[in-house]
Amino acid sequence: MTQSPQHPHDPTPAAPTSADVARRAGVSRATVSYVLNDTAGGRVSEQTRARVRAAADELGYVPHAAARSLRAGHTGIVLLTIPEVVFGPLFTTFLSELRAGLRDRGYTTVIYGDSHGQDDASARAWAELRPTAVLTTVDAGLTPRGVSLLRRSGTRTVLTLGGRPVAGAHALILDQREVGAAASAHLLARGHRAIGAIVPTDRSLDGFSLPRLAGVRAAAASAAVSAGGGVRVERIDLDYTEESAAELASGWRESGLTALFCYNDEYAHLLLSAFQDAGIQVPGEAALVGADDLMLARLTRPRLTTVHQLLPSGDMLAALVDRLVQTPDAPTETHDLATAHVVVRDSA
Amino acid sequence: MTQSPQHPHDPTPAAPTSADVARRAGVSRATVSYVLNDTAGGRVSEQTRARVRAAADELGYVPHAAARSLRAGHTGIVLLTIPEVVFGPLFTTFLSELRAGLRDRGYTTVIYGDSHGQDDASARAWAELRPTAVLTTVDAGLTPRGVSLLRRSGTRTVLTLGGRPVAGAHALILDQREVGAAASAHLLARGHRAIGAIVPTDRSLDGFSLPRLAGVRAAAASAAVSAGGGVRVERIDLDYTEESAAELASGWRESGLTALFCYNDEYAHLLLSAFQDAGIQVPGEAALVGADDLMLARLTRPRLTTVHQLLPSGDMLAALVDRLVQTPDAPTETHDLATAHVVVRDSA
DNA sequence: TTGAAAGCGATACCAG
DNA sequence: CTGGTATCGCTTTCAA
Repeated sequence: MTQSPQHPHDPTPAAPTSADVARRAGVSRATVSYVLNDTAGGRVSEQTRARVRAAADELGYVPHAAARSLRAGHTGIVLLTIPEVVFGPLFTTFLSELRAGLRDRGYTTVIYGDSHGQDDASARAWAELRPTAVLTTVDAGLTPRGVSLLRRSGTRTVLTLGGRPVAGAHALILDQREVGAAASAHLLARGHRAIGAIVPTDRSLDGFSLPRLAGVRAAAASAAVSAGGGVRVERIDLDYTEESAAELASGWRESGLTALFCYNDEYAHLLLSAFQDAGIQVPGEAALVGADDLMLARLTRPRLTTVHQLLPSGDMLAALVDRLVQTPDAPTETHDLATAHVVVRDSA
Repeated sequence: MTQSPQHPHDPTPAAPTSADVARRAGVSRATVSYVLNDTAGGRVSEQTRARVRAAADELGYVPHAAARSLRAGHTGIVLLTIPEVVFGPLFTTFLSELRAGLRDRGYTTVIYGDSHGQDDASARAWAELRPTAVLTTVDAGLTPRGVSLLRRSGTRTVLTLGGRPVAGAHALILDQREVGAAASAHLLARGHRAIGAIVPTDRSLDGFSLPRLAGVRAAAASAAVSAGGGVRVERIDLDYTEESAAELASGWRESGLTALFCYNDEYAHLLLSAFQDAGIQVPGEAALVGADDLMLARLTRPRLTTVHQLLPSGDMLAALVDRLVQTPDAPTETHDLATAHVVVRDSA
């Protein structure tokens, strides 16, 4: 499995070091360091500085980040864990912004897949990099022990985005249940009393899909109480294939359902096509609600009613990480980012 | 811009080091190293080994990757550069696979945004990490000087994917012109003689869109020769918004065009919707060809005719990187991956 | 104004 | 079987 890459007896043609630069410029390594880092105001004569810079240039000298951070005691690495598979356009954009924001603040982003086992093996692997901050996105595997392992190994701050909060780590809550709940509430308000809820069979989506399902159920349950019962929610597991969508459509009229929460806009599109092929009216016979408010939702006919959830801007998050790094021992913060609302269009 | 993150006087509560473990276990650091790395066969007694492991466990000891690679002379880092913005589902999936493949081979993937300026500043920044390999995707900014800078600083192999080949670097060519050419050839074969070619106004897509346009033109030109002239290709710049799509649709009948290469499936979807809203028959009055063969292309009605281009599997590419790292001085390889073909469906 | 030297953490040689 | 010790490349204090 995880092995070190073996190099067949390392004959790398030694990269130039600051010592080489020093030799070439006829100064000491200390001076090289001063010059190249603009440290210590006017301590070095302009002549010497020029000589050093020239030497560095000619040799193609580039400082060695690992050596530097070993000396400095911190790496400036922000370790970002992301799910192995998921990745919608929404998340992808967010990631790009975040990377840019962190880069502008002088951090190096390292992306890791999220935890595998439930032991703290991945936390250990992360800790080896001595990241300045760890930011997990939608990760189920991080434990309080993992957090404390990281903290003890020098990580200034651990921040979870979208998962369950973990003791010792700051948390940005992005409650997916609200997405399902909003959709459900909308459908209930329109009079639907038998609602299907799509759950992708792709298990890597569980982190999103199950909470969304739970939200649908919760909203239905509370409505059932106030409305005197009679609300049915049915979980429907679905492959992301035309075949399974067609199958669902063909059994629709017998199912007794009148509405469907489709997990997200892409699944909603899949189902919309299947329903239209089967001659089932949308929204007349089947009301469809998507989620994520992608461009896609505006391009289908009928346009998709969908649930919009505000993601924090990547830059804002980068700023937050930076702030938390500066105050590593502040009490853990928990921000609730959930603000799902329904965008009503034509499909429900 | 890029500054080092300042930590307000570093009082990090010292992470445990191998010396701490040694002290606690009553052995030397050397022994700790042997035990924890399973080095040196049966050189250490089972008792000692147990004591060392216990000590490491109790302290929550995690080795320091930077220190290790400083000593070892190589980092096992594969530096992956990706465009700041682009990111389709295709590319995203490919990236996940690649990361997984590299991880399984013992490498650490670090993702960087691609080069900004045309100087070699980004190459320098990359070199600071002393990556074992550098893999650029669709990057215009890498120069031969940048490559040699990397090589001199110890990078075993530099590989470009999808951009222009760069002297000194291996190249995986993914010629986007073939995509446009395939689409164009299909339309010409169907008798179209006036073809529009969409170019997104999003400049971050230029790396894809301009070559695709060039491909459309090239195929049209060579057809014009053999057919005795009379083929027109019109470049059409388009925002990814409903408004600009509607505008294009409303002027369609006056344009004299009969077919449209839409850049990719998402743009094709956008245009399909706009044409349908405007009452223009697809493919009757407007033949539409997408690209990338996304699931999306199968979900529209009519289904989208599209161009499929095989991406290398992420795992195959990981294997290639691994092989090239083992033989850093092999002559540069250039693999041509282009194999675009049209998937004929209903829109053209 | 510059240089010498200590030390960050881990590893691997060579003694013992 | 185990322990010194030199070393990787860089920064920074202290002396000169």
